[in-house]
Amino acid sequence: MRNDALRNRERILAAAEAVFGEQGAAGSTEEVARRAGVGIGTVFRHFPTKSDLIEAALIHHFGRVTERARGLADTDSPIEALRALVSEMVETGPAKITLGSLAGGRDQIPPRVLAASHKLRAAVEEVLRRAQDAGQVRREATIDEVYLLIRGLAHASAAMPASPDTLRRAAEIVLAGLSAPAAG
Amino acid sequence: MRNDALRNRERILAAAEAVFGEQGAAGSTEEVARRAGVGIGTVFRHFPTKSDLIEAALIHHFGRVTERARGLADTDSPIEALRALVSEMVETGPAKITLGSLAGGRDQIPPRVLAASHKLRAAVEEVLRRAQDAGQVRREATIDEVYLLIRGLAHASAAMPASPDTLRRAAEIVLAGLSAPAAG
Amino acid sequence: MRNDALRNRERILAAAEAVFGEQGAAGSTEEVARRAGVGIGTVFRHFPTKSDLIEAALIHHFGRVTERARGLADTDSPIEALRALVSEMVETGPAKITLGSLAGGRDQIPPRVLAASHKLRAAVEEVLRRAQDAGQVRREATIDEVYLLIRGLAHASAAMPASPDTLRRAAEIVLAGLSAPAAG
Amino acid sequence: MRNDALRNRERILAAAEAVFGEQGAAGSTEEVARRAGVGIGTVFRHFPTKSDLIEAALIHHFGRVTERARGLADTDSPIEALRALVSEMVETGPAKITLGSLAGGRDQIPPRVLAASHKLRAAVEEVLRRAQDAGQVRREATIDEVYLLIRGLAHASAAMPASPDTLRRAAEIVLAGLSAPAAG
DNA sequence: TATGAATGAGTGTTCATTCAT
DNA sequence: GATGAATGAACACTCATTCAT
Repeated sequence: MRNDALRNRERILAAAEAVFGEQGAAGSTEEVARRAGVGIGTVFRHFPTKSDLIEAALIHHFGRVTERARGLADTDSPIEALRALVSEMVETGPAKITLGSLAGGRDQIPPRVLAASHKLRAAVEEVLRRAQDAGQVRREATIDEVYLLIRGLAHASAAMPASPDTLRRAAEIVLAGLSAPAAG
Repeated sequence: MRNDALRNRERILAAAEAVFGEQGAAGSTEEVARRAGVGIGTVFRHFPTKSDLIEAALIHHFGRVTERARGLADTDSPIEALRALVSEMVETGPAKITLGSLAGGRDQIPPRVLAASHKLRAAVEEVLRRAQDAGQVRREATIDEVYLLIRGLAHASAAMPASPDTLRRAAEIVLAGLSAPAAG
Repeated sequence: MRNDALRNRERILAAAEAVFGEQGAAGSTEEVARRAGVGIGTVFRHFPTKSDLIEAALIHHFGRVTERARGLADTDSPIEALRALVSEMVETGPAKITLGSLAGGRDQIPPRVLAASHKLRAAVEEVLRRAQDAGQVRREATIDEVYLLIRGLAHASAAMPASPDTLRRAAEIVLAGLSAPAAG
Repeated sequence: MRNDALRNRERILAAAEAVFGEQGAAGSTEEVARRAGVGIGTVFRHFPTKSDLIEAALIHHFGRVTERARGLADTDSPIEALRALVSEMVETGPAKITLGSLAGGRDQIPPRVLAASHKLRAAVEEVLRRAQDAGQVRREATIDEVYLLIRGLAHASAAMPASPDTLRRAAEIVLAGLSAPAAG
């Protein structure tokens, strides 16, 4: 029975990621239950409030991307790793599952989501640092603005879809900006 | 009475920009009415549906930014104009008022909003073109990716506020990427 | 200026008769104003509440039909007069303007409407009495059931339109029932 | 729980029949919920829109009367069956639940309601045919005008209540008109 | 006197959350 | 544990009525 519960939990998380990815926080909990193939009661047994569900979906999503970032940290060419990371983070599935999904920013970002976001950021930072160590990215660049730029591209392409070509060129501008000596 | 009506219309638009800027399309029409200091009926008399209200707020917002962009097109140093434009568009007030506010993106973007967005884009393009003509931005860059990057920064910093310093540095990276020869 | 006011009053009444005739009491006061070509304020100046307006429209309508009934009382063949009266009352314009328009019967029928209805009923009674005097309608028939039958045909054909032929035949059944000796 | 749901469904239908019977389509859904003793959400779970609720109440009502009509078709004296049917249809509870309840009649009558109405009409027709076969109603009479007359009496007596005696006499006139040779 | 903008109570409908089965 | 029916607060929208112009 513990097995069934675990399987349900995962199906619900996957459904939540899909629903909130497509519709943002406006997606309904019943829709999540429907797609997960469980009753609405089951969703609320696993995640007591809708916020809990969104948080869990975010954390789940962040976790997966963090793993991917860690995997890329070991590549031979650090700048290629950075390029791949940016592309993937921007294109990755329901790109809208980001902090923006948390209906509006009026309430503070929940601590556990913040923690997951920080982990991802640290993983990206590692990739960035290696590229700097290899002399492929200038030293003044900090993870702050790099992470912001990546999140920005993901957000923007989710809100108003851009062609893959445009996305690639936007990413190249960022990478070029990172390699060049400071402009300001 | 036409005067009062006009004043009300503007107060409603300003309130809408604030509310939807903070909370996205999830903001309530009653909240808009409250902040505008009018009855709920007055809001609906001026904007028959909530969608109409959001559209009008978007168009209003785009219009203001478009004017600002046009004003910047005449500056002496085109690259400075571009830098200022990026900063302002990213920092400008409730940055969340963008196409992303339109609940989910699944439904088509309304024609009049699209038109306003296109106008803004054209104004930004003009600034970009002058910087290219002055040899301060490389010719291969197109408005597509530049506009995407700007929208992205605005979105991302709205979802999870970044310090002015981080924003400035992110903008510098973009500008550096635009001046340098192609990296890819 | 008194002339203008009078003309407005009549145009409003005519519009009310049309609107409530088509849509019942669910018709809106603004629609009446629009069709009358006056401002909404003018409607409320002449008729302080929507109920007042409906009442006035009903009374107006009843008055016209009453006059017609009185005109028919003098015909040579009283049974023909009765037949004509029934036809006209059933077919007459927006037949739905009847007591049924008064949203639901929960509240009592207003006195002035009742009075107008009684006048109409008396006029019909006169036509009926003459037909009885001429031996064309049996004496036991009273205005109660005759008036009810006429109102019924008007109502029914308004709620779910019937062909003129069906209406004519329904009326003939009533007339035949009135001429024959009692069946019960 | 299926049992409870079914019981609720029926209580809601009964309440709807009462409310819309008294107030027409102007009756409020909340009032229906109150009388049924359930929350407003429960009403909408069973009937997704107010129109659905009105339709269901109409169909329910028509169904009951249809059964009654079929039961009467087997009586020994067909003319008595017809007399009983007319009386009952006219007196039956909230007679205002008829096609007239559908706000205004301007929009089309929904197919399922039409079907239920047709079934009732067919059942009445059967009673009528038997009376004709027994020579108690003249052959030229068709269900069209008979059904119209019955609906009319129901409507009219709902709009402005008539005494049972008046109703009975009105029904007698109709029956007499049906037995007599054509008058026109 | 006429106008139509403003008002706000009321209504249909949705949806997160609870709880009996 | 799982289910889905029930709940009711919240929200978009309407419309009779008022009142400043």
